[in-house]
Amino acid sequence: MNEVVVLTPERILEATEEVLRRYGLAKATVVDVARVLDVSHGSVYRHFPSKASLRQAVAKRWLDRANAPLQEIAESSGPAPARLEKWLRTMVDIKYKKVTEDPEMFATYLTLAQEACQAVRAHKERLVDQVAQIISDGVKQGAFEVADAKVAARAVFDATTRYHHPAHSDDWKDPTRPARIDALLELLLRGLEAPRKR
Amino acid sequence: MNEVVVLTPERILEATEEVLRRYGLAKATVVDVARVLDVSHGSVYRHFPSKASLRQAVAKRWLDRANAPLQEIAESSGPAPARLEKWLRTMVDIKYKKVTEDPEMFATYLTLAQEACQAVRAHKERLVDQVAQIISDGVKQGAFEVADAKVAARAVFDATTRYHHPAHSDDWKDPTRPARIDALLELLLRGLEAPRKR
DNA sequence: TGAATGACAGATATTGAAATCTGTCAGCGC
DNA sequence: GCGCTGACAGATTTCAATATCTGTCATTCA
Repeated sequence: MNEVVVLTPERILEATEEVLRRYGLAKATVVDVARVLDVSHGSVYRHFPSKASLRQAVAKRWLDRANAPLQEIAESSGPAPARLEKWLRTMVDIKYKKVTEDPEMFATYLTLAQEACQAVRAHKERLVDQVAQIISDGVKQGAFEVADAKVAARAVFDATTRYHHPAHSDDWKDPTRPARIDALLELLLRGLEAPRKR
Repeated sequence: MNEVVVLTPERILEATEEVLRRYGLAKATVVDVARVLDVSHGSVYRHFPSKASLRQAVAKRWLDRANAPLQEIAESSGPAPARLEKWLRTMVDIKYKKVTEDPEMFATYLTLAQEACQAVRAHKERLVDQVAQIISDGVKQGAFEVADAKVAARAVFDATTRYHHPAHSDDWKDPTRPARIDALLELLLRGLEAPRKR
């Protein structure tokens, strides 16, 4: 019954996150991670070829976790305009919660993500594909009229940069933020809409 | 005929820019500025109360210079949609030229501007007012239909953040950039447009 | 008299020696 | 054999002494 606790990449990632939380990004060392796991730091290098790859893996996990709820909305059914709005608001909320609940860890993960720019590109690509899916549904439903769903999706994603890109995390304090988001979403949805009769 | 060259704020700003160009932001000192002007550094402090205020003045000058051509477009006449598109493209181009022609000086001015965040706020406010002016004209012309020109202007400004905010200067290499700007502008103009008959 | 100077105190930046960390690997023990 | 250890070289970081800079002001000079 008393299983031998084996060293797995999963356990190492967990220990790394603890070390990051405890010491912060700058002072977190592989030696610290090994100490938490009660092994020598050489053992960690048996599972990750370098400190950089360890950090990348942490970043990737973080991005994947952020992706899940959005994926779900994109795959659900219903009127596309409402779904798109919900998707965008959810994305904005996810970032909002992350940055307000634990600003230090957010900053940490953020830097890790910037280092793993390849993973970030893939993450963004996935997000744009989700938006493209919703817009494409909207075209089929007759609610949207766009030449190319993927192009439109990227435009929508770009247009909301200010409210989901981490570079603008200091805007969270702005009291007019909710009203501005409302105005922006309305503008975008109107731009996607099929022309209406007066 | 041989005028005595007096020390003016203007001359000090010019000398400061030269020093910034020569040594870079981190190593530029007030002593260096004084040396360029061939005076003691104490004299510089007669015109600017601190190094910080000197740097602020440089940042302000930079922002004012960037503002001029946009102001002109905002004040011109003609169909609002074309004018808005021109204004937005000009703003994007200004940043593009600045960053490609002299990336080091751009980075320098950028940091100075971040320090002078009050001046940046004022600058942005001016820009949004210019967009609001154009949109307001568009409403009068019957081309646009929006509840509040200022609110819509802020939404347009926010939506184009990715293409004018310095935090996204590394996107300038992206080969799909022009196409994405086109798509975004089309989306925004469609969103502002008064509903058309089919 | 009013602009400029230059010596000065406290703050900030630089530097190089010492400490710590990363990544490797021969060898140990299960 | 397989996973782990711990000593090691080279790279990086830390820290304290040293140098430079910022901002002030009594003094000079025109």
